[in-house]
Amino acid sequence: MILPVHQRVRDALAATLARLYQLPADAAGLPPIDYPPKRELGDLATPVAFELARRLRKPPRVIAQEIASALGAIDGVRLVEAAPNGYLNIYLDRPAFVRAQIEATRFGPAGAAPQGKTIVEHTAINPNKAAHIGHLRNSALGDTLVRVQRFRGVPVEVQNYIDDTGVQVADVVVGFRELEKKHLDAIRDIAGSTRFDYYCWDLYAQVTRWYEQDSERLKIRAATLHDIERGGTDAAAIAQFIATRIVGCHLKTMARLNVDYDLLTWEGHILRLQFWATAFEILKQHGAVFLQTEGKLAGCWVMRIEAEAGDPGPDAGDPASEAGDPGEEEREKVIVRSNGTVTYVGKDIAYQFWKFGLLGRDFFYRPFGTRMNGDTLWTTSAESTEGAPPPFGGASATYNVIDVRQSYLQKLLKQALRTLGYAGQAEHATHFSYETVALSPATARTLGYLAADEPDDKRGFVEVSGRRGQGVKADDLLDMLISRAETEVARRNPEFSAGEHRRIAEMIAVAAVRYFMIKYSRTKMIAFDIDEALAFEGESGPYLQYAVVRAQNIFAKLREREGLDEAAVFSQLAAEPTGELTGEGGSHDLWALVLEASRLDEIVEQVIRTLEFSVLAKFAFGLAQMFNGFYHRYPILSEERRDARIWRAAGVAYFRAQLTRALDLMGIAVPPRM
RNA sequence: GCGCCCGUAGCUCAGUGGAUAGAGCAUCGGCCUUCUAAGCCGAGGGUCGCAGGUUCGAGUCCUGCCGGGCGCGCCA
Repeated sequence: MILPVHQRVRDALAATLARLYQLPADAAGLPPIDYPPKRELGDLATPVAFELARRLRKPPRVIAQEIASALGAIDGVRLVEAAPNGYLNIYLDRPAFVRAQIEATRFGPAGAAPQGKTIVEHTAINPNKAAHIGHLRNSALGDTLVRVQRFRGVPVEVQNYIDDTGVQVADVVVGFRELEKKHLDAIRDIAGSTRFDYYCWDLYAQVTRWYEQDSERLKIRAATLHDIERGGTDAAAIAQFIATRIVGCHLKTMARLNVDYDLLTWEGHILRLQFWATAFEILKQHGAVFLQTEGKLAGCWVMRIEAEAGDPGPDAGDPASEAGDPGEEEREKVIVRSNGTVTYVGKDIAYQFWKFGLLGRDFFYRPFGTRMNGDTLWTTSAESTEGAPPPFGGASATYNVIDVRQSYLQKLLKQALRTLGYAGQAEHATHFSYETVALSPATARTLGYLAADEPDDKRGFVEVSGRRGQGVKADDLLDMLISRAETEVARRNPEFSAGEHRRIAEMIAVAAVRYFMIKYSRTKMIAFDIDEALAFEGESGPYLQYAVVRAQNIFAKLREREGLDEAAVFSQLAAEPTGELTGEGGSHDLWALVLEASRLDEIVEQVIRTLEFSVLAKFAFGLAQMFNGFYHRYPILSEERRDARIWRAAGVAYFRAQLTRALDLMGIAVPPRM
């Protein structure tokens, strides 16, 4: 979604270059339009003259001048100027630009032509304990990806994968049966009378210690896991109960953060519906897996691992077996163990095939609950379909949101697709990876995971272990944020009810958490610091909300005093002189605010291209900063010149709309006051 | 050993090969009778890990080092 005026500039440039230098008249080959560092230098810029300097054997400055004088008029452009250093600086027709943007905002984003469904899988927390801040990073990134895609008009199906048959659930089953000697009914009572996800959090840690005391006890875990996989056993019934209840807890936690899903996919159903058996047949037919008969892996079905780090492409020849390369040992990944059970990778391959509609089988479905918007949350089922589920699966692109430690396995998924001849699907199977969340030394010390007298780790972070019951629970963090925000809201707005204080505090807390999880690059490990996360000042979610609230307040007062709303302000623009916008008084700050706010769509494109949401966060923050500066310097209510008032109000209204949209993409709502 | 990631201000981080390397926090100094001070303005603070190379131009690309993290299971 490139702004029309950008496209016109690029087209005109391409045509001019063709005329002057016999270059191809294709705008696609031009460098992207960028923005000069200071508004006095122009509104847009292009370094195209630099690129041509060598080819044309002329200094960039000369080329820029030639282009500038040959360009001619461009609709929406006031002036194109060659800077002394060789940049081409472009000055826009500001009133025309504002008219176009107001029009575009009214109709919302144009939207890309939908090319097929995209499946985003995120959250996927083991259903055996409470969600913690590490999971929050996953959900915040995943949900933002969903929102950004939908903003562009791409149909998205959101799936939350539930590993209900894994060791983690088995461990809690062992905890209840062996440590607490409890049967299903007693467990049910506990679930009904406690924070069940917190209860299991502690029990899980106890079980870990119990195993450590006597490694023989690990056999009980193995037997339990086997019982769960087989189904129809007491252990399986308990596991089913635990997983279902914990998933309910997770959904509640995520709903607090404005995160929800279309479908829950259960690993147990993948097993019981023979998805794996089907996938296994396909893999065998294509020779993607074979039965190893020698060596350590004898009796296992294995997949050969491509040696190349990069993509050798489909059928790029013999993998990894260069003759006479002594250090190179061929690697094989076990897919089916010698005891006949399938590994995690195998199950994931089956699931991935299904996502692309390549498996030839489908789940049954039934309603699981109600979504935030009132729609049905669906779950897979192994028995029968209830109700009328929409078609699930069969996507043309998938995003698996999983941390960077899963890179190797995610690569294997793509390899499996390629080996089977689905190169296109492999290309559109994206591992959305991100670094993990650890604790800052200070926070680890506060929580007692690092002794007070222990020196800071030189690495600068402390890794925590859910297995040991260490970590910051998501709900605890939210509760801390809410209570802190509540105090502040009550102090500032004593006339509001306690309920209103609470509602506003909740919105602020969500903003703080979600912004915090988004603002770092994906490739950066977060050393979670409790004080930093609780901050409402500076580069934080609440700062962004506050900027919008201030803009809202201006209009609240305008409405109250003069009956003027945003639509009325926009409609009055045409009748007013444009000096405030064009900088006749010597100030270009209003224009700078409008131009910056207009960049949202372009930022969204960049975010999708790079999957780097910190870009969206930084953009929103920078825009809020710019507005706050404007707010201080340019009064609206007390401004006496009518044209200045109207133009400033219009700029603020446009800013408010754009930042509100940007915040919505991050799952952050704006309170009426704060 | 092999692969991926990180190294930019005291701390935490931005910085699609391009204009004087920027924010937040912290420190210091200003600004509430005005549309909410969750704010604004200003100051100090930089060998962009090191060394080569490519380029008109390198924090950004390439190579090699140094330091740190993660991954490479018949775990998930």
